[in-house]
Amino acid sequence: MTATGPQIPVKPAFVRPPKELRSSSAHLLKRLGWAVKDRAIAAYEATGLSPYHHAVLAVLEEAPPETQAMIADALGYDPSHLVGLLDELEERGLIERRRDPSDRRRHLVSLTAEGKRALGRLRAVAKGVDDEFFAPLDAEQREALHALLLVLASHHDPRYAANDRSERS
Amino acid sequence: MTATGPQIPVKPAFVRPPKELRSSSAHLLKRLGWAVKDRAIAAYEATGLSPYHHAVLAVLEEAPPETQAMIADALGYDPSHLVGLLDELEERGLIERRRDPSDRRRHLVSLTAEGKRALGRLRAVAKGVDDEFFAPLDAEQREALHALLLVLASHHDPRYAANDRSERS
DNA sequence: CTGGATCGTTGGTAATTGCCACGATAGCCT
DNA sequence: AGGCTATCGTGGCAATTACCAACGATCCAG
Repeated sequence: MTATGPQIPVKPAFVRPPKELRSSSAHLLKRLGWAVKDRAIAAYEATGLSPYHHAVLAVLEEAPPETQAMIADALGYDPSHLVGLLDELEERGLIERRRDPSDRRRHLVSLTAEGKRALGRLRAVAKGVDDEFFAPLDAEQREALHALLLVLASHHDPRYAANDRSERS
Repeated sequence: MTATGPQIPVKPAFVRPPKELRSSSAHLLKRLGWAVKDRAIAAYEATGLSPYHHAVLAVLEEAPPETQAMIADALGYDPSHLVGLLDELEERGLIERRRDPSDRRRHLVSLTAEGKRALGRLRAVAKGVDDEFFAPLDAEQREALHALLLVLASHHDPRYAANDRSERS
């Protein structure tokens, strides 16, 4: 440890982010959000899909076959963004797009059997990212963090509010 | 409140994000990071500066006059990104760039008196964003959240580690 | 003094994101 | 029945951002 001299930092080669930023929760949130997104993208890369694809598949599994606009709304994506995602998912045979017979403007999107399997694989990837990213926290801390984040998310976007009890992983 | 019917959701017009995402801390972190960044940018807009400028000024106040490479390193910015930021700050008279007499390749960047005043204003803006964004949490919860985020940030980037005790706002 | 490395700067490229317009279709109003 | 307006999916454009390569000026080693 280079024998910590009295108060000779040897040289200000520390190049640390300023204390002002380190003490700002907003800044930490920004940085961590970016970092976790980065990690996730890297982890998903091997599957040929992205977290966006995962989100779409998750919506489709949970909800009955929905229109594209509803999917986009649920995820906060731009409808035009969805088009590309659905194209890629359809190419890989993970979803199916067919016209709504009762409203021929709409597309009813549904999960295929292959899509369900892919969703399982993506879940495993997501879990891996979570486990790795939150490794420095123990189970209790993770739960505390999740609860706090959920409060903030609900405040910002009420759709994140848990309406029925016991809705944690 | 439309007289909450027994269990007739009237229609699945809920369009909520899937439970799978709501229960993922990684996803919440991503979303909140994006949201707080958005809010911050909007709040800073009135000052004519951005959070990037704020970060640069904060570095300059805390550290002795540094070179541009060190600033970029401390903040994790690309050096080429810094050029534009410093140009704008210099135009507004908030910083000064002068050649290092001992190494004429380098620029020594320093805060002007006007820059210190601007930093004060930016701090107020940042505090406003923090207060608003974390409003649903009480003081104790905010501190708990900050501690957890700091653990994660330190794990991900050791430069965020607090080396001396009691380094919270 | 000469060759290689460093610093700030410039420029280009690619990826991401949000926004707006278009064709097709449906629903309403008269 | 006809026409007006709204909605849905789609495509394209613009702005932001990060990343990389190259360049002139300058320093340092031999």
